[in-house]
Amino acid sequence: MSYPIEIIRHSLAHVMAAAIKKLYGDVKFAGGPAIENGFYYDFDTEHKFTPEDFAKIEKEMRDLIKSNGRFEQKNVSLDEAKKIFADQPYKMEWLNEYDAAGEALSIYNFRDFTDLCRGPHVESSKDLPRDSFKIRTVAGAYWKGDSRNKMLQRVYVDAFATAKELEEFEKMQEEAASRDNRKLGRDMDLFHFEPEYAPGAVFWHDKGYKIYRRLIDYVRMRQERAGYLEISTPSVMDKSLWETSGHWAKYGEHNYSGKTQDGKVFCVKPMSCPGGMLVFGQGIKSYKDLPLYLAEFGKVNRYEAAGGLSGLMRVREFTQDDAHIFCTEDQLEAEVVKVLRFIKDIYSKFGFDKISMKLATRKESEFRIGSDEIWDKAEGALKSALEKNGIEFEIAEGDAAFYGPKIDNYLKDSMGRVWQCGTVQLDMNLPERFDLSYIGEDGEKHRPIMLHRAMLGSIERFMGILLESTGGNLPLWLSPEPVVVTPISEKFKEYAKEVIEQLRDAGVYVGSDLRDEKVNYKIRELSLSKTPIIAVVGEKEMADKTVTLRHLGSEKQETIKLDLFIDQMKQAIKMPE
RNA sequence: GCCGGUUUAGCUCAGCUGGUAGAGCAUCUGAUUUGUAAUCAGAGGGUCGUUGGUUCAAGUCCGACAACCGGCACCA
Repeated sequence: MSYPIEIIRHSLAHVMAAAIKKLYGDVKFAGGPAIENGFYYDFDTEHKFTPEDFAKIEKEMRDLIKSNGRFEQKNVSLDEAKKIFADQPYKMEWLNEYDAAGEALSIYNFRDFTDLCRGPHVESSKDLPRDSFKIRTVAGAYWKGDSRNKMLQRVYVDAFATAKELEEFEKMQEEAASRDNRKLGRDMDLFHFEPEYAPGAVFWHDKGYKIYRRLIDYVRMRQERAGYLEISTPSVMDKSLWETSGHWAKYGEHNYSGKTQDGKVFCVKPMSCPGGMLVFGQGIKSYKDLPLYLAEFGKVNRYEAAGGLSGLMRVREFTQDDAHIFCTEDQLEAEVVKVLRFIKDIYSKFGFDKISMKLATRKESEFRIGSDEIWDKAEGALKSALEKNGIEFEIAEGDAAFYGPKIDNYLKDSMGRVWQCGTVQLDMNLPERFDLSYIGEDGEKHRPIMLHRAMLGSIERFMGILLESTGGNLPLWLSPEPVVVTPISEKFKEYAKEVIEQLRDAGVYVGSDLRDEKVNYKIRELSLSKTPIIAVVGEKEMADKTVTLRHLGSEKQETIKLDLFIDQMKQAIKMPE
């Protein structure tokens, strides 16, 4: 009988636990769910699992599967369960929790392994595949995901219904790895890192920086058209500012700070908001000034934990396309609707049509600013704004910031990892701390409502995602070198230079490859470095004032008049509206 | 930060149980003057991540630190 893949994966997790129990004896079992592409199981044992163990474990699993062991479910009382799991501290913790929550306790036996588990499982291991799973890696993971707890060993396994699917998955992983932002950064000569001097900070090369600037230029153009005002605030400010904002207390160890010769402590800004607050605070604001949009492409520095850094995706220094929207309570919902629509539209220009949003709501247990009434209203406003935009979203309960609820937008990298990019956050904290006010219709002072908003989020991260999603095959308007001109031979160098000059005069970024190499060789190299259009010129072209084009990913050739080509390029590199 | 792995030429990687470094591509030089994914020949290039130690001798063994990769935690 055939089962859904989740049940197969979950059952295989039990098989692996049974295999590990058999092979390594004294093991404390934590838990092992099915996940995308497979499953994992967390173990606590003296034995340190290494890649050398994998084949052995896999073999034991196959033997167990072959033995046609049954998965037998039984409901047990709390006392029975406590007896069964007396030497399994993690299971004990679970069963006490389940019991406290009023849930029935269910156990599953498979061979010598008994697990506290709701199931469901396959009936017998004969229903499980023997050749379509593979242990991928072992990694540390904290018990219950809390870093104050003990770190367990998590064994990750890729598992599918058939060997063919596993093979396809592995092939896809390999293909995805070839689109890694770090690899593309090197192959396309976009950027590099200096681990010794600046771990987690990007050295942008000319081509990478062109893309970077284009991203900013595009957002800037769109923002200005939408009535945003762009400001710029200092990178280094006195520690007292961060005490006022509350960031020193909450994120002190993640700030870069240093003492000046006269003994003052300054911080490199980890975010742009406090600067924005100070700008809003200048002069007297009227309700007629609201909503007020203050945007800033702020370069921020955060001393992120070393283990969390990852290429362009997670860096210590990055630029946010930040903006702060000051409005009245009545305007709040409409402003959120507007921002979400804005983000949705911007993303569509990069080919991200399906955007994944999470509404992060308050955590009841934790300290937070603002009354329940305000939170109700704030969460309600964000939720209804999402609904009014027809955006699908999940609710991430308890994920709100202490100062307010937020909507986070996630994009996936080539390996399927999820990264937060755009965000809309309601902040009830900073206007208060900076004592911001505007004069209302009634002539009285009122506290403005403030929204933080980033669309791309971190330019670095967004570019990483963009590179991986396109495999480096960027749309022409973002390409640092949409066209490279190369002559057939030495004899046509002069004409090639002429073509380059004309393109450059027309405002088209253009590269040249004037090396005395065979065309085949240059085509290969330019293709590997993701040149969108290669313009080859030889005798014919020089005589006819034409260029012969080859587009990335296609073998077709097309010869067109140089004038026409220049016009076409001028159009093609225009930013989307 | 935590767990595991890795770190050898610009890049990708080889160097078995210790005897003082190798390949391909790239670079440079020369020849070739090329019509759409690698022309041929020659040459140069490495404090083997850093730092302690063991040893007559360390890329190789042991320790510390760092960075990178994969997870976990964190992510204003």
